[in-house]
Amino acid sequence: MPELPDVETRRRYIDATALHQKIKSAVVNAPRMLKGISAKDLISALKSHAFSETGRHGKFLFVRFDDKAWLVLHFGMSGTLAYTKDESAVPEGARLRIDFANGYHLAGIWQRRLGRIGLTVDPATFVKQEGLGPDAMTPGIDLSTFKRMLGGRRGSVKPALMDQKFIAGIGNIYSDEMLFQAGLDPRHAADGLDDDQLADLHRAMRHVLRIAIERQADPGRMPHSWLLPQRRKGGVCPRCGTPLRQIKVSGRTAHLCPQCQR
DNA sequence: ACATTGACCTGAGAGC
DNA sequence: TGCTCTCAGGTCAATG
Repeated sequence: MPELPDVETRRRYIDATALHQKIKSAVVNAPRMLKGISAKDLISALKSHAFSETGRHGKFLFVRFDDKAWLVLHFGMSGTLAYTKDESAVPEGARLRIDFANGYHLAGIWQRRLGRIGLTVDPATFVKQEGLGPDAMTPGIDLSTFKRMLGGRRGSVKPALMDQKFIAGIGNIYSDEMLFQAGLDPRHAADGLDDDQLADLHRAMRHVLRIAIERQADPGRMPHSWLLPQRRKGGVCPRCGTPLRQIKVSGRTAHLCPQCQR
């Protein structure tokens, strides 16, 4: 579930595992996932360095290994990481494997190959190049900024939240959760929200991300009062018990309570 | 500028 | 059981 909370959890995972370990070698087994660099160049760039620092912007994870060199990872729909002691424990589907001098391995696992591996000189440069909006967790997106940003947008509120060039980090699942907690229909016009609705949505955005990160983005650990655990066939609104509805909003499946979300 | 669709990949689950 | 179909948390390009 690689939205912002998932990627943040992976970032902390690297901090707790592979950070400061000397890189001995690496293997890349997904040429199509590489952007702007060959496997050969990536491997020789990493070799004999160590990860010194991690960063994140939206759904992108950055791992520094040199003065002006950061590894960039995007997890697509199902990508994840695993730090293992034995090479035999590296899961099937590892497209990137970094071998450390301590004998451990960090695997980037993209079963479906939907994701991205690259390099950048620093995260800020990358964010600018990609045209990403501010990270959804930055304190800079205060209520008045949020209002101003949404006010200028055509279209529905859900796709606006999910637009990475608008705000970076929110995907299909958590946008549904935010809209549920704010009591808003995902099809509501983005620029037609009143002040109360904007304040509710802003609060829900921050709250959902904060709690989801606290719970390590584990779907099994989300509060029962949330939509997320009910986001399945036969799910009901945790507030009023009404069966949830499933609709398409700008091509994506949205789950909502027809009673609580207007 | 927006929505829609299909493509990219693979696995899981539903339905027959 | 095994086959086929549809769909899935993300992005991107093409089309209307």
